[in-house]
Amino acid sequence: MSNKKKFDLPGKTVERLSKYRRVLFDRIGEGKINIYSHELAGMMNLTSVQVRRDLMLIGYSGSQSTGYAIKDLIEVIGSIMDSNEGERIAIIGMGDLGRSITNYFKGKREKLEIVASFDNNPKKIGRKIAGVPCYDENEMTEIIKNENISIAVITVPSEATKLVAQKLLQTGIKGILNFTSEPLTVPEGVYLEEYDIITSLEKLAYFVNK
Amino acid sequence: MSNKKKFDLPGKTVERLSKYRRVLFDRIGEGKINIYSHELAGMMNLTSVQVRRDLMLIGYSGSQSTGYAIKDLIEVIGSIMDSNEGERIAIIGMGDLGRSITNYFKGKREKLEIVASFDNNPKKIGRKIAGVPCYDENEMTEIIKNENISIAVITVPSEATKLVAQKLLQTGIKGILNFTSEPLTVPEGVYLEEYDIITSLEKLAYFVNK
DNA sequence: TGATATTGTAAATAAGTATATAAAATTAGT
DNA sequence: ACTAATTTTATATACTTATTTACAATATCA
Repeated sequence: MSNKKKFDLPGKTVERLSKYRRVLFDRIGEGKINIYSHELAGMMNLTSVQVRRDLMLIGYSGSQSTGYAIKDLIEVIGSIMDSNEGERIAIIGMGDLGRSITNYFKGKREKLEIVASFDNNPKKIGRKIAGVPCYDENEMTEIIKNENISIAVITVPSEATKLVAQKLLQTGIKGILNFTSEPLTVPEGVYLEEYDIITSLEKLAYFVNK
Repeated sequence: MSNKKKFDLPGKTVERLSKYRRVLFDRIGEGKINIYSHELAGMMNLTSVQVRRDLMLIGYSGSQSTGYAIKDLIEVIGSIMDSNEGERIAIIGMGDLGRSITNYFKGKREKLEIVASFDNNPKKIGRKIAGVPCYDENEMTEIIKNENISIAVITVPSEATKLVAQKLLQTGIKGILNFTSEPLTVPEGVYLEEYDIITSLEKLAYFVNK
């Protein structure tokens, strides 16, 4: 019943594996069977060494003549990235951003599913938005537990973040993706990822002006 | 007329400076004058050394007794992060995501302004969406030049990315923030930042299951 | 005056990427 | 059929970027 990963991969490698898999899938659509490291690299703005190194880390080998077997490689990446049962995801705050994420994500990954959303707007509660049922924020604790949700995406206004996060942590949530500008702190064992569009744009502006 | 930065800061430091500034601004709202490195660190889930090191890199000094002068520090960060004229930003693809980014960003930063958006949907073209004029995608080249836009945010469907990027690069755009799953390649001198929600969620799922 | 709290920074460690090179397979030339 | 050149994977080594640890210097307070 244990689901421990066989590999302890660097974060950046995990990110690239996620992208390799999708790029490779497109490639299959084009009828290709094999791919060389430099081809994959070219499609992703990387060096071929980077690609080979990543694949080395997951213990996948290619051939000097034909490169890597695409279908096979996709499966190997899947065996590392996907858990057996998959993860169930909730969107906290079904505004523009929550909706666009949900729509965008829908059906993209087999083992990851957005199964619930929460909001405090009575007009949204009880309806389905972007194909996902929207519940009252106050019911969060029980529903997350009952629905066996392990990952939450926070897309509420920044002021509400701290409170929402606190509630989430009480449910025993395992991963949080925070899209607000309010930095969060989570206890050991909970995995946190933060993305802030203002930071991204300011960083761009800084480097654009160097 | 040159606008070269005095400092060559690491990317991660730039990201944190962006966040420091906003956290500090909130802090002023609470009537505080000074702040210690460990306080700032605590608000951002960092160590105090990290904070002091960042401030050291920008040459800002505090006092052992009172810590850092908030207002002063905000200004120093501004002098490093903001260019004199500021940057003008365009959103390419005014769908849910483009709209939510625009709404969220509006008025948040003085020196960064979203001044135009582009779409191919006739219902959107010619209107203002989220307070920003929406133009025909075909007019992109001239408008970006005329409006003196230096940064573009790509929020079109993934299939359209490559073409849009190509057009953008022809305008001489200086920075691109790509939100699609389609990896981009840009020439030397153009600064590229990419964020992909699928990757983020897959990464979370991976680490949640370790 | 001695203990404590803080900044400032050097040095060590860790994470991530790129360079260098070996080994294997293929291709081209003779 | 043999050999040399080429292409590719695999991986060790070096380098670069980022974070943490260690500690010196200074100010404050009991």
